[in-house]
Amino acid sequence: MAVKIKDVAKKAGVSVTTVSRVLNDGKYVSDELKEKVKKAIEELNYSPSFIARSLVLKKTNLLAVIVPNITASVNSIILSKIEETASKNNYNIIVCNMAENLDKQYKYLNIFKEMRVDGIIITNEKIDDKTRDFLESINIPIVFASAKPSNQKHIAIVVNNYQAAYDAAEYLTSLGHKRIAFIGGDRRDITSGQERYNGYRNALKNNKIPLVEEYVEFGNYSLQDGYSIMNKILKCKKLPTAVFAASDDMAVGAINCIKDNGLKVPDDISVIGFDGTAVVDIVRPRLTSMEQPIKEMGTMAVEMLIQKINKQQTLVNEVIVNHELVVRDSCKKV
Amino acid sequence: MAVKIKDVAKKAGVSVTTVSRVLNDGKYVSDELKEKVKKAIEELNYSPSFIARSLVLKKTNLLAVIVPNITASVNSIILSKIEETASKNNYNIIVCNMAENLDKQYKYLNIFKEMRVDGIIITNEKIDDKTRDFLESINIPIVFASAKPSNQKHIAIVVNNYQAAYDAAEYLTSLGHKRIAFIGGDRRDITSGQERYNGYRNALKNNKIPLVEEYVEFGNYSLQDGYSIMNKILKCKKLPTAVFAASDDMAVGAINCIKDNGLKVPDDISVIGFDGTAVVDIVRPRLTSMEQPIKEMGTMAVEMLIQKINKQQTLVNEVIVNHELVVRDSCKKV
DNA sequence: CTGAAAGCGCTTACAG
DNA sequence: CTGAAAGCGCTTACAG
Repeated sequence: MAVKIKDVAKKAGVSVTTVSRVLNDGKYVSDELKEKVKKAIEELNYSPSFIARSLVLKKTNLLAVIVPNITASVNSIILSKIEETASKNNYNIIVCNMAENLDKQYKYLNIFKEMRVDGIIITNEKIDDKTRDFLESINIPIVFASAKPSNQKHIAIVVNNYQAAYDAAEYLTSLGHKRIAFIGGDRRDITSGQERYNGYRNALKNNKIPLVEEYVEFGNYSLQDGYSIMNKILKCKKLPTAVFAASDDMAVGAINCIKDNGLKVPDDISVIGFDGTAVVDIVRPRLTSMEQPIKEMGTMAVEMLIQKINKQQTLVNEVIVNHELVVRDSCKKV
Repeated sequence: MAVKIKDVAKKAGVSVTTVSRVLNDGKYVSDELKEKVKKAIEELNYSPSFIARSLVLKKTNLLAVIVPNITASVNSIILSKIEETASKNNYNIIVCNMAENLDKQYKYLNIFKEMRVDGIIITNEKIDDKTRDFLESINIPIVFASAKPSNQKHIAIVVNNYQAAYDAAEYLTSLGHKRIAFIGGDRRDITSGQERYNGYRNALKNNKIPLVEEYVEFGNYSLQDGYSIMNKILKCKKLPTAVFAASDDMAVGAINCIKDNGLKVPDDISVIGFDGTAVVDIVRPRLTSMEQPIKEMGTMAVEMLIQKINKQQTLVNEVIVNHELVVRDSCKKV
């Protein structure tokens, strides 16, 4: 790592300026010098320092990403698309797996600021007050993907979670279900927690189906929570005929629990999930799910972030992408 | 982002040197000045530039990670542990999802070098010649986790893949199976491709079971490949009574395929997987698997990398961690 | 087309 | 305990 631009300048018999020029645009350099410089670079195995460059240019080409939990399928999918799109656009990504830890998220945001990252993507929507203040004051471009905390000014790319949940619940009622349980997400999450619940509740209401308190429980989107919540619901004296889970993982947990209790899906209980992750085709029966365009959201998040970095088109504040009911084998008429 | 150390020095009425001191160790500064500086920092909402600091210190506190495919469970688990351990040790991570693309991996390695990352962790073992040369010449500490390419000098943390596969196959023979199919990984992968196959083959040989060519096929560790390969195997005139898949994902794909063809696991065909990822408890029947200590490998990789960065203990060249057969419900006696 | 010099925002001997 | 100055490795007006 010892070789620097000065060394190649010396070796090539030119100035540092000239080396810098061939390293970058290559303009205003004669072919002769260009050759000499290239040869010197080659021989010295020279690799320019990104960080010295960043210091001068005030641009790091770094995008930071905060995900609530990398090991959850929906996050790893969105992350892989973020990385892919960033890479195509010559950006590198730094990852924070906040692991549901709000302090860690706050700490990372401060680090991102110190690192002078060019932009930040957040797929988590749980934020505490100090984080909210921080997000308010920071002047690094930020976009939320598949998340939208309340009271903040940054761009968010989301499905209409209320409507999507409404449509999912309505689908169950259209199959004749009257006893519909709900396995919800984290109530601290505005869109994936609260709005999905509200959609469920209003669909029931508009279909004149009473809300049964025992049928509603909230979890952290994980398979494990889906399982244990389903287990609790199966203890009700009168079993539901359908379950709407606010994530595919929880839906699969519910299915497994139902099976393990000797009941059948969808014969005894229908199950519908939310997200559209890979598990939908993994479980048997295949999971009917209210799907978000996860990959597209990842791609869009990066593209919009880069636009914002480049100061184009800052008018957009929220993008609503389409949700889609994909019917598979886990729901049937009652 | 406009405020810099000079601004807080001016505001506090001290020298830049003093500000730098309170920012770092805080030694050799009177309490009085310390207070003034802290106040100025607070009022200016000053955040020191990591990159200017890195330039001086020749240390970026950045660790780069290359994974073959983030969305594969085994990789997201190891990545989450890498992130967790790095974060605890005050390092940040940059991620490259190589997506099975060797050129992308090479390109990223060059970027990592330009970024002067302090260390690199690679969980992929497919490397081409130019990458091998690059890895040979680079003087950034590198450790391979759950991967070990041939002919390279860097630390690798792996299970004994040969022995683990041998033990898995032997387990099937101990249950009385004579017709054992093998769904292998990528043959370009030394340990997870070739060694697992060799373990399978030799276990059969030592148990006097003939190798049936139709029973052996290789894939990319994904559920989809497991499914399609199993589908091919089910076309054999004489069906196997057991299948050993070189990843849990492929095993689950195989199970689904078997089910979709009207057969039962383990009654008709036993299935054993490899890795020990979350899916083992998700599928029904639960998957018996030859497990690697995935999380521990992620943690160790970071710890050993940091040791190497700090120049301690460079003697270790390879660490073999224990594999473990975890019996669940997907295999039975024949 | 070419290069000397200033500057990016820090840290750290060195001198006091 | 305190600060002036050099230096980290680049880029870019500016002058020629």
